[in-house]
Amino acid sequence: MPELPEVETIRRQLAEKIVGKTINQIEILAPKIFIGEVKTAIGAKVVGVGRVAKVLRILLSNGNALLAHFKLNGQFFWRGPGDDSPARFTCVIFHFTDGSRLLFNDSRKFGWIKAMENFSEESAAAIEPFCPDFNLKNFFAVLAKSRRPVKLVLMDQEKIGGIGNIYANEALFAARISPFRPANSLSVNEAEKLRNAIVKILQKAIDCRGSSGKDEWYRQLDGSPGGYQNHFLVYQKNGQKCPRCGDPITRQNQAGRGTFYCPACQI
DNA sequence: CTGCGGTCCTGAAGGC
DNA sequence: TGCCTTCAGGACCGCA
Repeated sequence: MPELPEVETIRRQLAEKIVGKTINQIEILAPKIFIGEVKTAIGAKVVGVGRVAKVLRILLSNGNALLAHFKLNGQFFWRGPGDDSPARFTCVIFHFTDGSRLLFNDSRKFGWIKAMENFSEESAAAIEPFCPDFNLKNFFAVLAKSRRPVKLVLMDQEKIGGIGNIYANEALFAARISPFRPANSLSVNEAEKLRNAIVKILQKAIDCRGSSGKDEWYRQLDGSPGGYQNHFLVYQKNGQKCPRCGDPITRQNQAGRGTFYCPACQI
């Protein structure tokens, strides 16, 4: 599922393709996906592509913006002029004046695209990895405020932006912390280990251009899979030996989501 | 504040 | 082979 590294990968690849191009048509094949009015973006030039947490922002020359959320299995695919290669589950097609197209595909239709008028970049409430406010002091303060299991706090987009199920599991394993520990039970030392693990793992995942695990629909802009799934240590590894202590990796349901961890060495 | 269950949606996987 | 059931899951919402 697209989390921070996947959305960041798409952001970088998309910026190379569409900055400077003008949108001349938007084709909507699945109406529920597109929120707002098409005319917000028609005739506008793309001036930048940004990202906040898991949300992509396409900034337009007219002061408006298109925001996109991939949710579970949304995809952006690029088609150059004359490239008619087929795609499945296409919901929205952006046409540019040079004949190139950007496809938004989503088999489950959980994702969305929002056309925003007079878009202003308000400051986000959540702290976010790779932003200056994601320091130990702020991170520890977020954890200290909640008795909920630490994994759920990591994935709470109102508190920390960009972390989903894959990287929450992997970061907690790297920091040797049980996903079920109340967030406020972590020491400063443990919080520091966890913070550092998050930054390190997300950076490595960005370097690998995201994760395309066995159930993952994530693909890069050109349709090719990412590479970080080859570095998973616990995610989708239930039944296999823990690479650290050899005990079996366990899968357990936590708030409706699969939690993968080593009960022996994550304390 | 916290947790729980339901909702959206449909491909994939498992059972018979 | 094929039909039917179950599961997964990010964000959100109502309710206890």
